[in-house]
Amino acid sequence: MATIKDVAKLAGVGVGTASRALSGKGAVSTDAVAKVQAAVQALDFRPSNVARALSLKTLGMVGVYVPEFGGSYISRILNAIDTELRTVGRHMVVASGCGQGDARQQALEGVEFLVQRECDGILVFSNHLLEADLQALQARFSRVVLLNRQSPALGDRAFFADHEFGGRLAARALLSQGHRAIATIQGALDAPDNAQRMQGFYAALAQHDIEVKSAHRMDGGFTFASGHAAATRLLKRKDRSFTAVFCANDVMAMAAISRFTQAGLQVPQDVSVIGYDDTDVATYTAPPLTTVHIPIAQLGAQSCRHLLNQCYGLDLAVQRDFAPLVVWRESVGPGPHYVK
Amino acid sequence: MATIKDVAKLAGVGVGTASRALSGKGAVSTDAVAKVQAAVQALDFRPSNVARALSLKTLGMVGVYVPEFGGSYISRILNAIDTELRTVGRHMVVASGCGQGDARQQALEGVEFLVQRECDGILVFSNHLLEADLQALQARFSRVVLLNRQSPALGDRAFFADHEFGGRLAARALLSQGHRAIATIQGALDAPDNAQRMQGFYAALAQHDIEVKSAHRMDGGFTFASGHAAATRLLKRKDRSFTAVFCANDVMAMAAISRFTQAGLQVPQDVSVIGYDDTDVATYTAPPLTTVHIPIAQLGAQSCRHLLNQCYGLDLAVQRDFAPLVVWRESVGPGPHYVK
DNA sequence: ATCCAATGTGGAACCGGTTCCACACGAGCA
DNA sequence: TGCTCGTGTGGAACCGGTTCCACATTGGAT
Repeated sequence: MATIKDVAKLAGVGVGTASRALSGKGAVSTDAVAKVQAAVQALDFRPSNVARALSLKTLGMVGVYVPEFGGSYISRILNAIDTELRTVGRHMVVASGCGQGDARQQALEGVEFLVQRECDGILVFSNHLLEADLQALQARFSRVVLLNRQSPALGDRAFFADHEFGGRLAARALLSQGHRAIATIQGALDAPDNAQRMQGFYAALAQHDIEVKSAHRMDGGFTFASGHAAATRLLKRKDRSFTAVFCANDVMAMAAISRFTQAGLQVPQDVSVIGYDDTDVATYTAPPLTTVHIPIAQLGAQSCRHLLNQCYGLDLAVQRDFAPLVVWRESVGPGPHYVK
Repeated sequence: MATIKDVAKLAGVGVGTASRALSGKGAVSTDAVAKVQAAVQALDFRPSNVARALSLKTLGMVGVYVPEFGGSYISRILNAIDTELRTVGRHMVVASGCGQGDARQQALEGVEFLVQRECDGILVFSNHLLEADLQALQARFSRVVLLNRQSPALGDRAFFADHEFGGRLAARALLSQGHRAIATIQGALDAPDNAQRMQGFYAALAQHDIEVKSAHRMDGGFTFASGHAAATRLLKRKDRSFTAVFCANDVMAMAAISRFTQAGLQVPQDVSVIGYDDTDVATYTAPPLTTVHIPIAQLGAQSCRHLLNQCYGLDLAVQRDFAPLVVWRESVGPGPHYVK
């Protein structure tokens, strides 16, 4: 592999001149530039990033921690981040939570790994790191951005959607269609974003003096199986008076639709179902799922831009408003109190 | 940040000794090792792996190209690769097909990007690179491994499952349950693995003198929508005599089940459906999907191990047999010719 | 003619590791 | 006593870029 010295020699200039000609920084005569370019061509010269990195103290590389690859949520974020990075000539190294230990331990290890690899900045997606962990990380390595989660320690380095508002939107959607007797299937109890969306949902109902009976509040765990089980439990209740169900994510909503259909109920004629997240599966249900869209790709892109500004002194515009919105498909229909 | 010179100075030894003490390579007295370790502790020294990389001409980094993040197939591969790499202290940088241009162009660019970044080796997942592209790549950069695809140019650097056999298994599964009148919904026409599985499927049927009527062979495109449309076309045929359907992937199988159910047909009582891939969605259908499992995570892991051997002179055991197998769930039931 | 930028240039120093090389020292042996 | 080993050691050279610095060489202003 040719080095810049070879290029300089062939071009008949000094290495300094060759370097300046290549980077375009500093004054160089057009004549020298031409000679250097010719030499580059002739030698098929490709500058070594590693050498450059040593000199510049930056690898042009951003670390991303995700608990695992998989699911629309994470996939969309990664796609968005990769796109942002590549447009500014940077790249990402992804660490996922592999190895043993609980989710928190894996996240700690993954992030540590990224720090050791001398990433210029790190994007972290984890619900399992404690606030204290984030604080410690931040103290040791400042160029961190947290995805999909709030954190006092990180302040504006944390990017998140307004799930409370998302929950409200889901409630309003059902109310607007004339539903009053409503059931819920919530997600993982330890997930803050689950708590937020449920809180928003109940709050919006309360504004209309509507309450979800405790018998109609089911615990799920964000998985298909848990949603299916929760729907089964709902069906077993003597009191089956609900006309609509809010599920804390789309996979559980899909499970609920599937379970209801199996029980002979028609969606949305007999019961309406609204999901949350607007992931790929929302189009896989029959009928297609009405759901609350979270602009998660936007969130990934904007948080990445923020980090780029921090790491490389860029001045990219960063937007922080990730307003959820309802995507109307066919799983929610008019309820008993519907007025046109 | 402390450097190795600082460590050497504090420990009262030369940099050479400090380096040897740290790496454990070369002769060092136990006394020197102790002093160096103390200095490392005191200074919180972390060696720069950029500097190390410059010297050793390796970053300990493997590149992975995927067309995009998303889907169980790719997610599982990435999880497997990351796990393999991390256990040997290496890491991956992933490039996805972003930017403009067709799929082939994106793949070329993504791979080029990884080469430029001086990855020690590259794993490529792409159906859209031409054989000539692979040949050219291989000539310029030898440490490449191709995932999920055969290639004369790459020979044993290509890892793939036996989709022809997978197709046969699907056929045998339906035959064993007494189905004789069978329909198919195939995948993207330009995907070699689609061709292989269909070929295996038809070949196995032919062995039993069974043919799929051309009216019952539908083209899909691996997407839910295309599967749904294909199922609709099947239902519209005057000749609805088929009792089972083979779908070239799970998402289309899910769409077919959904469409059939909607039309009042019961799966598997009225029609059996078998999928392919055994992705996450296979458990999301009602009834759960019987499908051909492809050990794709295994494929990711083993191809990664092969690359590690090539790049770092390791001697990890590499397995090359990725035999598909049928996962029996509930979407395939006995057909008219079933004998116990 | 003289001075003073502005522009262009080559080479050395530097980034932070690894490794080669020359050399010191003691043990073992004739 | 001299010789050869083997072990341990410090320092220089090296990896391949970037950038600083000293030094031309210009043109225009005085």
